[in-house]
Order: sequence, then structure tokens, then C-alpha cells
Amino acid sequence: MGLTPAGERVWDVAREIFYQEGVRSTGVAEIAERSGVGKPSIYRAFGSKDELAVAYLREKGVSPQEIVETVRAAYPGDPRAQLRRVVAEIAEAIAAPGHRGCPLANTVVEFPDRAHPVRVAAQEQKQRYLELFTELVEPLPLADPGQVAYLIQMLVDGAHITSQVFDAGRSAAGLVTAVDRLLDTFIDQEESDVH
Amino acid sequence: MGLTPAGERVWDVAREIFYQEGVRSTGVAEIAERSGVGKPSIYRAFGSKDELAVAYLREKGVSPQEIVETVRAAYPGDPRAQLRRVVAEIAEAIAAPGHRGCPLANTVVEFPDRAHPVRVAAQEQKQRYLELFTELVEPLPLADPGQVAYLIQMLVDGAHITSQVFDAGRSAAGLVTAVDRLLDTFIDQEESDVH
DNA sequence: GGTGCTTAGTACCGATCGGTACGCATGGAG
DNA sequence: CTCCATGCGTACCGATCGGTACTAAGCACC
Repeated sequence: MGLTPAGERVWDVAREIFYQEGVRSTGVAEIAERSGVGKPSIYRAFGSKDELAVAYLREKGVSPQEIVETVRAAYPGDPRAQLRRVVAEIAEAIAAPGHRGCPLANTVVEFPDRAHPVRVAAQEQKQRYLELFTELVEPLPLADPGQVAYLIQMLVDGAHITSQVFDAGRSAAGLVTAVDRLLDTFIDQEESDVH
Repeated sequence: MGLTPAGERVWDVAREIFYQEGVRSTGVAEIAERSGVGKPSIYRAFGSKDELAVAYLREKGVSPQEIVETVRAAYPGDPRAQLRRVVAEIAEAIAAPGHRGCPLANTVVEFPDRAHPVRVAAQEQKQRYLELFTELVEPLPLADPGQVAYLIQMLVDGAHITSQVFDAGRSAAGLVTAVDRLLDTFIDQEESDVH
């Protein structure tokens, strides 16, 4: 997307502020000030604060196909390692300094109105995360892959929340071990033994 | 606490609105209007919006001792059933209509500033939840009860988030089964077999 | 050297935010 | 009937919200 120099600065600053301070809490004037830009530049580049927020959320989303492809190439024929790799990277991000939970979940919470376009955009991107986990567990010998993917999504979201309230490192480590152990209990032993 | 009639109406309405619409999104004027009360009545009864929010959060918190005592009386000598009961009740609340996640976690997300008194109050109450789970798993034969309690907390928070984005019923059911299965993998078999 | 197009900031808009000064109404005590 | 205390709402405060009208600055083109 062709942005003007002022638009670029706004985009860089807005992504950072929206994540660190929240979408709702952040005023357009603050974005303008920290970008060294006038407010009209923001509206010329993005139309409205909501549209800027939607762009921010879309960038925070993932592409299931892309990630699955990458991880399949890294661990061919080993779906368990593929999933472990994705979960490990999420855990790493959670433990990293400056992390403030899942930007998508945070935005959903910040916008209680289910019809609000910003919330809708956040939910759309979150749906893609669930699709990612669904595709990752699909090759595993599971009776109900959808359920397992949903549980992984729950653990990821839970780690993101607890990392903001308690200890991020503990949340990250807990996420990895919980997914691993939970998966063990769901893997269908008979089929996996066939091999 | 001795509240005037107007204060009582404010309290009833504020609890509901704060939960459904969020603390930050809710204006004092809206609370006054929906309470059929003038704004000064709110400030006379609670001092400020922040203090009203803190009161709301304190009411949403739990008393670990109280709950543990109740559940120990209901399932004496069966710590597994005690924990299952508490988790089941949380799951029930999540699946109930009108639920909008964990009010404490939601408030933490709504207030990115770690020093904000409203966020601090929310975190304090969340700490009590973690204490509750810690006390509940303490009688179980676990190598690291603190870790298991933390994982349960993660699952609860995760269920609360996913219930707002995907399907509340699925989150509730997933919470129950995930805690159960996860606990199985952590229970020290040798000691539990001794009986 | 104008001319027109693009890019930018200053200064303002109405609406809403949390919070308050002030006055009215009620009711028991003397 | 008076007096004072209590409980309450109208109307307002300055600050900030998202958004915009207007204008100045830069620049290719003739």
C-alpha cells in the first residue's frame, strides 16, 4: 500500500502504541504527536481511527497456509514437531520483554460491542489462529482434531492473559508443557502404534 | 456499607454495566441515566468512577478460604472432586447466557497502565483466584502443585477469552475436560496408588 | 515566472469525558 | 413555625475525544 512519508511514520508508531497502550485508550492526537505528524495526515492515510485499527489488527493476524507450509518444510513428516515449533514460537513471544498479551484478544475485550468493526476485524484474525491450529493437528491420530485445536487455542489465550497478570515466563513455559501433555492424552495410541 | 437509596441503585446498575460494557467504555453519565439518578449521587456514594470500579472488582473477586471450606465440606477427603466442582461451576458460568468473560481479566486488559488503581485492584483479585487453585490442588499427590495451579488458571483464563470470540459452550466443556486430563498427567501415580 | 497538483500542519469543530458548584426538597427537633 | 441536616438533581466546568476546514509549502511542467 503506497503510503506517504508521513503515513509511514504514523503506521509505524500506531502499531506500537495500539499494542502497548490499547486501541481504545490511545487517542489520535497521541499518535500524531508521537509520529511528529499533524492529525490530518492520519486521516488522509487511513480514513479514520477505526480503519487504522483494523489495518493494525490485520497485520497482527497470521496466514495459516503460510505458517503450515513453512513448518511442514522444517519438520517434514513430523506433525508433532510442527505443532511444537509453532507453540514454542508463541511461547517465546509471550516471554519476550515488552509483550502485552494477544493484540487480537486484547482488542476483543476492549470493544464489548459485538458489531463494532474493530472488534469484528479482531475476531476474524483470531479465527485464522484457530484454523492454523486445526490444520496443524489434522495429521495427528486424533478422534476429534477440532476439539484438540480448540483446547490449544484456549491454552494460548490463557497464557497471554496470565502473562499480563502473573509471570510471563511461567505462562510461556506452562503453555509449552500443557500443550505437550494434553496432546499426549488425546493421541490415539492404536493408530500411532501402527506406523 | 451504608448506601443511600440512590447509591444502591447506582451500585446495582454499575455492576451490570461495568461487566457487560466494560469499565473504560462506560461513562459516568450512562450509569447515572440508567440508574435514574443524578451524577452527583454517584460521586457522593463512591467518590470517583475509579473507586466505583474498584468496588465492582472487589465484589467480583473470590474468597479462597470460603470456597475451599465449602467444597471440602461437600466432598470430604476427595480433593479431586473438590477441584472438579469448582472448575465445573466456572465452566457453568462461562456457558451461561450474558456471560462476557472474566471481569477481572477484562479489566486488566482494559487498563494497560500497570500502575492504574483500577488495574491494580483487578490483579489483586486475580491473585486470589490463583491462591484458590493452589489450595485446591495442594492435597493432591503432585510434584509441583504451584505449576499445576498455574496451568489451571491459564485454562480458566483461556476459556474466558475463547468464550468471547468463538463458542462459549465449547469453551466451558473444553475447560472441564482439559483440567481433568491435564491433572491425570501430573498426578504422581506411585503415591496415589498407595491409598 | 507563473500554474496546478500533491503533501503537509494550524486551528478549530461539536460531542463526550470525569467531576463539581449550587440550589431545591424533605423531615425530625426545638 | 422555624431551623438545620441530609439527600438529591440541574447545569455547568475544563479537558479530551474523533474528525475537518483551511492554508502554506514544495515541486514538476510549460
